[in-house]
Amino acid sequence: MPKLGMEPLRRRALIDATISAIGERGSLDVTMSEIAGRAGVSSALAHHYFGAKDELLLATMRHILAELTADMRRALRSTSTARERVSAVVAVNFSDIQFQPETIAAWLAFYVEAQKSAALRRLLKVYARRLHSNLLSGLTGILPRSEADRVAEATAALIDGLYIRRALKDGVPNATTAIALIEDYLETKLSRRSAQ
Amino acid sequence: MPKLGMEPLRRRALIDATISAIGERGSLDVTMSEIAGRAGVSSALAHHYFGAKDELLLATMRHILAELTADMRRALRSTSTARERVSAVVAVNFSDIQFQPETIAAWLAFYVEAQKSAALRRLLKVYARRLHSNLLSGLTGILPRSEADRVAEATAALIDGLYIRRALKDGVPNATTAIALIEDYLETKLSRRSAQ
DNA sequence: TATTTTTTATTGACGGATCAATCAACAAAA
DNA sequence: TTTTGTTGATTGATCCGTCAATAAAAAATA
Repeated sequence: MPKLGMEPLRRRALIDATISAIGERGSLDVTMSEIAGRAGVSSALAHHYFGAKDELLLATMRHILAELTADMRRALRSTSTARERVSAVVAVNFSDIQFQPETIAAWLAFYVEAQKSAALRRLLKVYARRLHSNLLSGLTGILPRSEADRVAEATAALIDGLYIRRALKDGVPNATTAIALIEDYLETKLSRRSAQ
Repeated sequence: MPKLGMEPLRRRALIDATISAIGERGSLDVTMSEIAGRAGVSSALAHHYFGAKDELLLATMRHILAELTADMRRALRSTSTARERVSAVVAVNFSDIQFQPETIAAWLAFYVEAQKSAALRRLLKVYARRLHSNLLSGLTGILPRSEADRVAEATAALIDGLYIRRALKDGVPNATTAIALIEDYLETKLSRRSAQ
């Protein structure tokens, strides 16, 4: 009994199913049938709406990035100082929505896949550049350009590193600890400069 | 014309081939035929010596870890102060042998696979714990225990994060920059403490 | 020493399983 | 009657793992 206007609902359901499937298995090695089953439809329908599997995966990554970007914008809107902006960027990456096992596993899996897929690599590069510029926009208000650049690079690396460690359930366990670790780094970096 | 004593040579060749295959493809999605072909043998022989594919992958990871461990021991042997020990641990992770595209891609791929394979996860956990304790053994001579622990955690996360970024050919380009970034972090952390 | 037998090295071919992608067909709304 | 939604069945490709067969070295035996 086909109701009209199913397309956006199915697309969304399939993307959600993709994230949860990848999150559970911990890799992109999930079958179209598995994903479709989770979304409550046949694998043929998944192909109908997304074409090849690659495009479903790409759409999923796009969705994750879009959510992160939206969260970021929202968080940045309610800040006033440069220092606050830096903390906001860090905090968003470890918010309840982002720092979940499923999402992290998906991130990691996509990172690996990006070495194969040029399209995915381009997507991740856009994100990386945006993260960097977001961090920089806060840091340049406090540090000289060259040092701000290095601190932004280190912060981004710390975020990625803590994501990996989370995925392996080793080391840093929760988001609070992760944030504290990065804030500690930023504080020593920033307070030191302001004291000079 | 079968020469005797081939086993260790074939095993080594197959492991090397596995690393280069994974490194080139950027994921563990390499076929036994591909690996065997690179090693100059048939896929049947690879199965003959390693059994299932999982075990070849596991042996490969073990080999990479063993090399890293050996490098680490060698580097630590020629240090005398606690501070030098910390720098040595960092440097080894970015040495010419370790910080190569192939090895890094393999690392990343294994990280992801570890979410599926318990055996692989155990292996990586051993490495993570050893890295932590190596860092700690240097840091506890300079910082109070709790802070040393946090700095070790952050340093490990930085190493992982810089590895990821290297794999994506984004951000930090070379080993020297990566080391400088971590050393800069350590220096601010350590000099600040010693000044108090 | 000459021979048989065992061990080691190696592969081509194949079975069987998995899975992406297609397609014809059906059902209901417009 | 056209459009939209949906699926079961099927095809074709890929790939792991096995097995029987071959070849040569080493060991055992006559």
